[in-house]
Amino acid sequence: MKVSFWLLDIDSHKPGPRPQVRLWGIDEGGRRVLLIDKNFLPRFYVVPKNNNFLSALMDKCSRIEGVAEVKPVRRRFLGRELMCVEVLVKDPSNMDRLAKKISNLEIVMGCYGYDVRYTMQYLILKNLPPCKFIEVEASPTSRPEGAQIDLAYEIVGEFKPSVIEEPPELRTLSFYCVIPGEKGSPDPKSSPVVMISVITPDDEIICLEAGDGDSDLLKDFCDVIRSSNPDVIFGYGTNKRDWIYLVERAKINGIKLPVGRTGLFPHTSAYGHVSVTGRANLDLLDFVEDIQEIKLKTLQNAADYLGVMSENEGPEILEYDLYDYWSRKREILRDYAQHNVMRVKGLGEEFLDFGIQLSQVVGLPLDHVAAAAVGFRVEWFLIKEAVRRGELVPPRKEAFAGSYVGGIVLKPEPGVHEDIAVLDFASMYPNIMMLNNISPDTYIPPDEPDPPQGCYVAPGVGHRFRKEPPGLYREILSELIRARREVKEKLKSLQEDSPYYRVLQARQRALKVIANATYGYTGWAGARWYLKPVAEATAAWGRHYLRSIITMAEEAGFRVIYGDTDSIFIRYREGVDDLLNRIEKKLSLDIKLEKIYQRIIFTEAKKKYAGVLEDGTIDLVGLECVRGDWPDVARKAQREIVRIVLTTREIREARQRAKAFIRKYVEDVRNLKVPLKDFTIWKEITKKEYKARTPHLKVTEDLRRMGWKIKPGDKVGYVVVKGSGKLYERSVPFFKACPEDIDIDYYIDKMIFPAVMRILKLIGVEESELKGGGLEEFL
DNA sequence: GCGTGGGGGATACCG
DNA sequence: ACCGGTATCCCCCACGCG
Repeated sequence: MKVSFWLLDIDSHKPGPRPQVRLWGIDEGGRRVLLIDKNFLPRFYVVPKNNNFLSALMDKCSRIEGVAEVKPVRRRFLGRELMCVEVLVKDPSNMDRLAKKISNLEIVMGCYGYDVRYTMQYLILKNLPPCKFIEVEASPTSRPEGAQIDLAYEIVGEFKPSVIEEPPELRTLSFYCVIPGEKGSPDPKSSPVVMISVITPDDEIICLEAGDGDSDLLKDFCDVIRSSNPDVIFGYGTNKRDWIYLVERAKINGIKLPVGRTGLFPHTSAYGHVSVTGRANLDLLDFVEDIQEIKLKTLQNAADYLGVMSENEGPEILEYDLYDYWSRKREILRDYAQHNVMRVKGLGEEFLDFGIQLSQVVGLPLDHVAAAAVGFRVEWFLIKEAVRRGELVPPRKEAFAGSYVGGIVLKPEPGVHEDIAVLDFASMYPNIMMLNNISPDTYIPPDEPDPPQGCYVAPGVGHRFRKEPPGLYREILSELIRARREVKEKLKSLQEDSPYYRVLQARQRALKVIANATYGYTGWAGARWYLKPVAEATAAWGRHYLRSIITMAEEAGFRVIYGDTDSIFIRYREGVDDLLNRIEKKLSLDIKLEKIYQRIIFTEAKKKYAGVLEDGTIDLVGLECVRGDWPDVARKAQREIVRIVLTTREIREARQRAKAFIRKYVEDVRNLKVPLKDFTIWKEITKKEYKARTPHLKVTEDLRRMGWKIKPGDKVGYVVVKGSGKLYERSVPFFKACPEDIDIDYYIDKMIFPAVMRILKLIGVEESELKGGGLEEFL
């Protein structure tokens, strides 16, 4: 019979001699289904050194223990057609070993595809898109014992895309764990999980609490999951923390944690994500990591930024105080956990559409794609598309990462400017790559002659790329851009509040993310398709095109005030449209009038400016006020100064207002009339070992002595207090600082003044003018 | 012994 | 665990001076 199902998760299983692939999904009737394929073997490809060795190679491979079958197949490698041997392997866990063994044979040039996971081989070779409906011929079979599904099938036929477009209704469960440590970070050996608040798929809020220990709590949590049988599990920070801790606690308690649809432990899988069989376990922190505007990635900040819930709603509890709340203020802690699980659910709803679209585009299962870094998302998209075109997948190898020259950044003309237009190339790097057919499979090494079809030569660096046939990057980038254009076209005909609009919006974002990251991918030394000349040539063309438009603008009588990589800033006047047209015609690259600043200010520094658009929107770029490693006292002051300078018509008046504001603000700071939080400086710990001594490292040492586990990736918050000696000797963890101890002079002289003066000196204000109004005037 | 200036480490930004 | 280009802070040490 035909079964249509929406593919949610995939795993493999080996109950007997033959491995099985299992597809977990939801059918068109909303039933949870499991489809088992017992007839797919993992495989890899062996390229002989010479075509004459093909049959000898087949013979050798077929005699190796563990090989099920060999056949000759035609493939391509970096654009070159070749014959190779497809080796089917009996046991997925033997792939690596067999490939190594065969690689060592005298007549073998190389092995390919052995480092692509069994389940991913299945998805790719069968052309299965995750998070979509698929149709397949299957026959009903008995449900595996304990499996939380309605129906099970054995796959007997081929797949084809389903006509069903509408996604099924997913049952989502959100959870939030409270894990206090009595002394510093909680240790699973001694500290139990004390609370788990859950929102079930039926929107019931449950707060589970530890009693004597957390044994019952963990069991209850599993019961909630099993009885509500969700498809998707939302959490925040769960891949690196909560699940790991829960598993540890379960082991210590000697109980099972049967949260998967087969009743298994959750386990850590690809990209450090935690996999829950048959469901999609999504850690929403993975999505929040990609939002640069959120500086401190707490659940509360993320929910606030995305409009899910204000950071002020519900109680605020520092991690450092959790144990105290659990011991003495449990009612508040309950409230806290409940608000947080609501935040988790809100974030989940915010990201689910995007996650689903990303999964469809990239081809990785939902839970994998969420946790995968940008480079891997690009890479899986490439792998899928390459295999579709008969290309072999290069193995990952350690490459020497020689550096190369990137984009051009112009020195800005410091000061206040009016009516400034920004012209920029639309998707410059992807377009450069398509236009010049830059790709690993079109690259012509220096020792090869020019091909008959001709080649494109990168300006300055001299790398050559075949004009024909189209390379992998040209093909996939044009496909991404074509698909995105189509989606954007469809969006125009839809109501903004329709659910389909949200889906398409998410889709176009997913397509854009992959296209924009492709250039960066080509320069990543760890990439399977890494080839330095590809990245180097792309950047070289970028510099060439930017120089071209600078020249054209200047020849048309425009002064270029600033420019960075793919943009130039010029005075907006008659003739801009004409300039745009001529650029487009000459370079065959899309260039756009991106925006017009009513007023814009540039400091002496590159990559830092602020401007106001006609509609009053203020753009803040690169300045201290957008940096998460500056304290809020300085960021807020600079932001307000920028606002005054940009929106006050008369500069003379702006000067007065700015001075008045700073005098008042500094006075407030001196009197501690600003939130104490605003003095905290947050910095990330980026590595294990350091050479330098700095405030944030000293504070990290303090925290570690107190029992807190600080790992690379964590942020530490510190405050500078009064006293003598180096700055790092006067820095303390933010929650340890008393208001009286704060070194206010440090904040004023070293943070607030420098930040605001960088703006104010542009309108002729001297630092000495700011100091009045307080003590001096009084004296 | 003390102030200074520049190099380098560290971080987070821009496109 | 995506690229190169850039600003900025702070620490540290060599250096010159007396």
